[in-house]
Amino acid sequence: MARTRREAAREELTAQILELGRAHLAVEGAAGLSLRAIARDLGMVSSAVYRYVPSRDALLTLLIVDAYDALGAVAETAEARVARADLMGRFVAVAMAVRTWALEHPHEYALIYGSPVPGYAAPEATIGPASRVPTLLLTILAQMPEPAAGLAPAEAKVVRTAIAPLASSAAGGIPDERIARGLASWATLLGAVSLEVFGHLTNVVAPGQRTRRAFFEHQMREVAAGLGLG
Amino acid sequence: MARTRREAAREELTAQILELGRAHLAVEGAAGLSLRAIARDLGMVSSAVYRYVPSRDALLTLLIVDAYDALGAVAETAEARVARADLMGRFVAVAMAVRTWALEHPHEYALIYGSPVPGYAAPEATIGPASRVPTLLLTILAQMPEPAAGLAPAEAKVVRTAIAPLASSAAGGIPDERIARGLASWATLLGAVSLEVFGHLTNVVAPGQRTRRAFFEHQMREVAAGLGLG
DNA sequence: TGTACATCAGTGAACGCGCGTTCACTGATGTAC
DNA sequence: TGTACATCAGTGAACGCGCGTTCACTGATGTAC
Repeated sequence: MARTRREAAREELTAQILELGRAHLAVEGAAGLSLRAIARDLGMVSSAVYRYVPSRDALLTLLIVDAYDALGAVAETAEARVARADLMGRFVAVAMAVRTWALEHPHEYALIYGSPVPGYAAPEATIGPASRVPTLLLTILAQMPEPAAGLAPAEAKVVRTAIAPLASSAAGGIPDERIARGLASWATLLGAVSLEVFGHLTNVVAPGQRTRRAFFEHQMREVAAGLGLG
Repeated sequence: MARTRREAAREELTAQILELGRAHLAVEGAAGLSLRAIARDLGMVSSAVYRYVPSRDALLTLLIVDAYDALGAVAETAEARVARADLMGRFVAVAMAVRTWALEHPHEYALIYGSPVPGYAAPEATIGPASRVPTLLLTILAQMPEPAAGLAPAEAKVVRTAIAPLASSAAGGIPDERIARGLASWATLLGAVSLEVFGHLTNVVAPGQRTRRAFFEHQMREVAAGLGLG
């Protein structure tokens, strides 16, 4: 049963709406995302977009899922190109991919890792896509051979309690301390990317993509070394 | 020459406008900040606030400066309470103060370290207040006795080029490598706080302020140890 | 101390803008017989 | 294959909302003499 004309048109238009949504996001940010503006770009009357998207918030959710998926995809692709045994290389590849994507799509990055959109509660549909990059990093951590150094009992207890949710799901089998360090590395990665994307490196780190990229890579290597990778 | 009635009223009202601005920020975020809403709260007609604040963007700037200053103040106070020789304690005190303030003022935190407000360019007036916390951290770094481990020449060059702006101003005298590590620590600190404030720890780190606070403190101690403090 | 003038706070109306969402409608596309 | 009916896309008008900013105005507060 071939796709009917209507079905094809519907798919096409839904895709266009998403793309226009992304474009508006890139120019005005999440707060400026408007169904009416998208309708205008489409040459439609504003009410027509409601045939495709139930509400503005629903479109926002689609764009969020989309952003997580796009980021997840570039990270996975970059990571897959590195030899399996090169754990540090894999970590750095993920980090570089996240940074590059974020700089190329600052508003989409802001949408997922910046300030939450006020009045908007992320639905469950975002959980899966949101965990693609973290899952990648956990996979690398899981393949580390060396056991971690070991913490004082009091510290170990704090860590165990805190990371229980992770340990009981995605990160089963990885030593607690390593998970904790992995989380800190994730914080460093996102912190460094956010500082750069959100403009906090002015008068701090020299401008110029070459310099900044090399410096970020250096930092990520140090982070990976601190984790015990490579 | 005593303050005239007008001057007193003006000061009072300006303060009230700032406070109401903060309150609206806390409820609706930067995008929802509106001079009309503030005028309503004040029991005034909307045009009246223009006697006190030249525009919405100007108010936003005041609030940004205000947020940086509030954060800077709590960090400085916390840091000042720790013995001067306890470098790790001072670093951790700053980190804890930043986290606590951010959790108590999530929208103000988002305003300064979250997504940039679209269409708004931060004026120079924000530079000074924005550097209070980083300055504090640099002061701690400057007091470290041990020289850093030393990098391979290629890496050292990357670092030197990248951090030239910092090295030539605030951080004069601190070895390059230490500055670089300090920046990474700053990224970890802000990354960890952002993850928590922006809601990315759900299903990752157990909820509950006690647990999260202890875990954050543990992570910051590790970061400080990695820096060579304490 | 009192008066004349200047300054300034707050008013009310208006301009022009954009938004999300609903609803009854028309005409084209698809489907069952 | 053709017709009758059902589905769905897109229209146009409307509701009700909020926003930033300007402007001429009044009346109170401040100042110079």
